Amino acid sequence: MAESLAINGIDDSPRGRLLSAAAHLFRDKGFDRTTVRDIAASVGIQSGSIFHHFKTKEDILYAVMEEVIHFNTARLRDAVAAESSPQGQLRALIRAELQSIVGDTAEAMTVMVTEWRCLSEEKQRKALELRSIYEQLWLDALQALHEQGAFKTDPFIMRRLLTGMTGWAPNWFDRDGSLTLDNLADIMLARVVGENP
Amino acid sequence: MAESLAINGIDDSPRGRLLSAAAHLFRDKGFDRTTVRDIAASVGIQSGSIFHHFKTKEDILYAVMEEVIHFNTARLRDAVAAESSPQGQLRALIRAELQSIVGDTAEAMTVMVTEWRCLSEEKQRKALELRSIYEQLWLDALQALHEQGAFKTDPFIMRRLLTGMTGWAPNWFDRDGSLTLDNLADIMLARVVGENP
DNA sequence: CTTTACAGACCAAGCGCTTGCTTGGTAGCT
DNA sequence: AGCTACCAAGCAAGCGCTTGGTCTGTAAAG
Repeated sequence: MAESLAINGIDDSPRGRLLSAAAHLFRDKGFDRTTVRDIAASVGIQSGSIFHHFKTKEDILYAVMEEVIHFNTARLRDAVAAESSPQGQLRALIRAELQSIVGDTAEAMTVMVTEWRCLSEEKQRKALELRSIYEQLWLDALQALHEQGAFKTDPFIMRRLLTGMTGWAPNWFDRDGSLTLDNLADIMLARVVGENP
Repeated sequence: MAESLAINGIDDSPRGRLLSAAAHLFRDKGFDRTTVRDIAASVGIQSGSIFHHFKTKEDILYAVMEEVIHFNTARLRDAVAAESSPQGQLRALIRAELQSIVGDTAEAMTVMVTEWRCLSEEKQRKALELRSIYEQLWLDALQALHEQGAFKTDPFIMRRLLTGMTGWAPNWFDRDGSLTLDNLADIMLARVVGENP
């Protein structure tokens, strides 16, 4: 019954606590190496009791991803809405994504990146559909910047490069180090618009 | 007994064929979802016979990584040696890493990135030690460019950003598409030195 | 105000299957 | 004779999930 912090955007119902615990374990050990007995133990119930809340183990993984996509799409939308210039919007997007991925929803976001293929093809399609709104927000901002002439590379490719940069961050970024999240966001922004911090 | 192409740098001894097949399966399904029976079947032997060549399943994974690290470290060294300017060296490094990661050792490289945590801590340490030469080649080139004033960001951070960009490429880059590998390398190079293709 | 009904949350036990790996032996090449 | 490469059979452990039942809180029925 190890305590595990709740993830932003997930409530603390029995189901929600199960999701937070599962996300934590999935990140640390991977989906396949995490047993339903592990998850159950970390919230202090019997393994069989899990199936009162979820039909299958895979459903738990999908639910984690669904929650985190919804929460972070909303965050991304707010980030864009608060800025008027395309460059300001892009900076806000990078900040928001970094916040998601190394901050308050880190476990669930990392799980989404690394355990994607553990979903059945059908669930992958469903999750991809949810993701599409999220990705469109990026593409809109990048397209606008591109049309301004801020960079010449194809916006789709640029998004891929950014995805790689932010997605790798959990493997090295230290939240307690001297490099702040906003510093890093500005460094990444400069990779797009060509300024040079 | 599905045919699977050999990976560059791995010979075609029984052991080598096992390694290539394993790398292929590990990439497609992940280490945990690949059974020793899968690997055996793909080279046409019985599952038990695998353990004549490797002590454990984990040893197969480690051997895949070991081979690919050695092969690609040599390739990186050659790439650097063939160029004199720091910027030329960095371009060569990016090309070589992309070649590794989406080209002739793609399976094994992808496996190294995505299945890293399936290694025991001891084997992780050993593999990390092998990697250190590889990483030093990057840092030397980036350091030289940094001292030339080609970019202001900390070289260590810049390497992390590049690792993310190249490491994500297998998830979207299409070897048969109109964007060539060299095009992509130049685009990534521009993220560092601030030119703008 | 009590009784009955019922649903949500959980337990104790365990089933059936898959897994990594072992064992004892054989065929062929040198 | 001995080594490399393999087979056939199967074991022990661990896995996801099922089953039948208990407890507790809520709320309508008498």
